[in-house]
Amino acid sequence: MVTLAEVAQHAGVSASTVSYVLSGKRSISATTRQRVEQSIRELGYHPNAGARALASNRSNIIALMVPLRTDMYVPVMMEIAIAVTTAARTHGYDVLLLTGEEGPDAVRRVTGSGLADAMILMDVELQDERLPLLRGTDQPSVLIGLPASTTGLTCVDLDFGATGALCVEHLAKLGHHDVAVIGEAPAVYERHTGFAERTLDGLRSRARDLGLRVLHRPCEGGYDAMAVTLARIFDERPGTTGFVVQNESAVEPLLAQLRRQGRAVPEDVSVVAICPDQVAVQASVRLTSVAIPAQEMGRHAVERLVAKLDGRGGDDVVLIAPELTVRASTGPAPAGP
Amino acid sequence: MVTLAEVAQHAGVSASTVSYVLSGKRSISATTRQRVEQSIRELGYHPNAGARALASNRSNIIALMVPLRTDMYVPVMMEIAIAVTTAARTHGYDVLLLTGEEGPDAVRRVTGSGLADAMILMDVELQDERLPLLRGTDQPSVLIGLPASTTGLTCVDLDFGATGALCVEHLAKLGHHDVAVIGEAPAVYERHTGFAERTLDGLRSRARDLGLRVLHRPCEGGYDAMAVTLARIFDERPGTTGFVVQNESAVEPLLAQLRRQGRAVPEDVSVVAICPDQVAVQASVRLTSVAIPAQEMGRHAVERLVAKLDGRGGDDVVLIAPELTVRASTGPAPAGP
DNA sequence: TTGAAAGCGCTAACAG
DNA sequence: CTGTTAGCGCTTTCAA
Repeated sequence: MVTLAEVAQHAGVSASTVSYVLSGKRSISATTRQRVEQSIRELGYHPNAGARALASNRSNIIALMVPLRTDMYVPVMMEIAIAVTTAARTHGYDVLLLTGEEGPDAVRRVTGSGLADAMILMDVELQDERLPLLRGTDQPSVLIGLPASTTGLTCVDLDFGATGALCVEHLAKLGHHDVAVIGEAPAVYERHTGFAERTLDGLRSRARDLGLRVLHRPCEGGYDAMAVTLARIFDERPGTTGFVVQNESAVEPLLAQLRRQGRAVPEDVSVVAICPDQVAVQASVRLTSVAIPAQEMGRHAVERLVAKLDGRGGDDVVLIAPELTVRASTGPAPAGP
Repeated sequence: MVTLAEVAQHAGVSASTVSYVLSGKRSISATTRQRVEQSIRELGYHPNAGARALASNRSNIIALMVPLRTDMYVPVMMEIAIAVTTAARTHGYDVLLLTGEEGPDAVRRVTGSGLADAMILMDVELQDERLPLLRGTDQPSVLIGLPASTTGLTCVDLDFGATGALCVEHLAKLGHHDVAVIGEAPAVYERHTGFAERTLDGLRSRARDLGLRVLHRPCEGGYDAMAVTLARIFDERPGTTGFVVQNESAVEPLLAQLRRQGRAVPEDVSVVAICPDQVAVQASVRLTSVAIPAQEMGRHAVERLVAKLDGRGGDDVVLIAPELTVRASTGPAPAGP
């Protein structure tokens, strides 16, 4: 194993000079720098991570805590994880993967051991048990998601309130009056993750302004559950012509069921989905949708975190503005009966 | 920050004693051990990861390299990643997430810096450019997937050859004679990942033994591509009654297209899928399938790696035996015309 | 069964 | 602009 000292000797300079060439923390003459860099290349030197962490009190590692649960739409998680990793690398950080399994203990372990310099938490609940720990430490952290209280915390999330509003606005503009919202599985609401509720609040409040009627039904994914849900919706509101779906595993069942009932999309009913673009594009009808900006969320989280690590910027909440893409699943409301 | 020295002082013992209590590498009297453990708890001591890594030359970190690409079925990747992380924790290891983006450089960086003690590579290609590096280092590694040559390497994968055979056997037993295989997108074959070819080889060879005819068509996912593919299949082999699908994004389009053509599943045609259980269960027809054992693959990979780190066990190839679950998409072949 | 002490490889004062 | 040096917190001989 090649050490810094060996590089120094090979280049005919002191260890500290090599160190400073590497860190750029003090100016080095061009010739010295070149000799050192040359030696580094020739010897194939890689700084030892442990030694560096010990001496500098910095591991250059960001911990990322992903949910263990698999009932949320996984590709989004993965996309965020990859975006975080990629973004972190551009700032010189590596990413340590933690599962939610260990819960608060993982936070204690990582902060206590100096394994990571900072952490990003996904799948945050309204009253998340990890939050007190985060507030009580000086280790920077960023949440992806919004807990009940954000004081003393930095959060990044899609603006789900605006998302709901955007969906209903689009339907209103097309002349729809009766809108049904097909939501996440009841378990998601019970877990108090908040985003589903925020969507609904935003949607309802804008619907009120615009004079639309809204019916909301949570829904397990799958074809059977959807049949039941849809029957209840049309039973209660026969005049429903607009749908907002926020549940990836309900998207295809909804389209199938509508087809079976002889309701054409978008001629008879319009459907707006809140889902990753990939799902919207690959569905049997290309869906008008608001995308979950996974990449952007991951990137933002890292940017905020790095800012904190560099002593710039403090706590705040970044809500990403939703964007609605019109595709083939929405159209003018059919003429009234 | 609490250090080992402080714990030692608090417990009235030497630093080395505390260290040995932690590592268990030499026997400690019960009373001493208890005093030390008590102090550790009282002070809330966590060993410093960097110092430990420096002194012991072990980071207790396993690097996991995931593909950056998103055209493979992502949930499987995620499930493997989570399985790896969970399994690693039970052995005292944390997991560092690397994306394929950096390619061989990441391998160099991680092995060179001692950031990780070992690594797991996913999405291995037949002629993977990272393999020479792995062979040339003494750092243990495990591949998930099978390259062209496995000498000097440890690999874990589903036995795709047996998987193909199993699918065609199932169809043969039900009396089907003409089988169509709907494969991955052409890009997957071109990338030379091997698993698709291995499936096909196993399937074809068993089909030959059993006297079945096989027609193979790669297929981009999606409804339009499937319409074309299916038309060509029935054009060429009108008597096709059995399907094997190995492409998650083709599953639902296939079922939809068959429905549209008035072919009932499983009365007129049978469908066997090679896909995660979740996909098989959530499809519009519950699919008879061979599952991708993501959890098992992740767990196996970690077990192998830990064995190598502990000096037990060497290089070998672990092929996980496929299991076929019969659901609602396969049945007896219809009587001949 | 325990202690003392020498590093592990690097960073960051401090000194020139 | 560069060198000297004192640790960072832990593991592990060596010695008792």
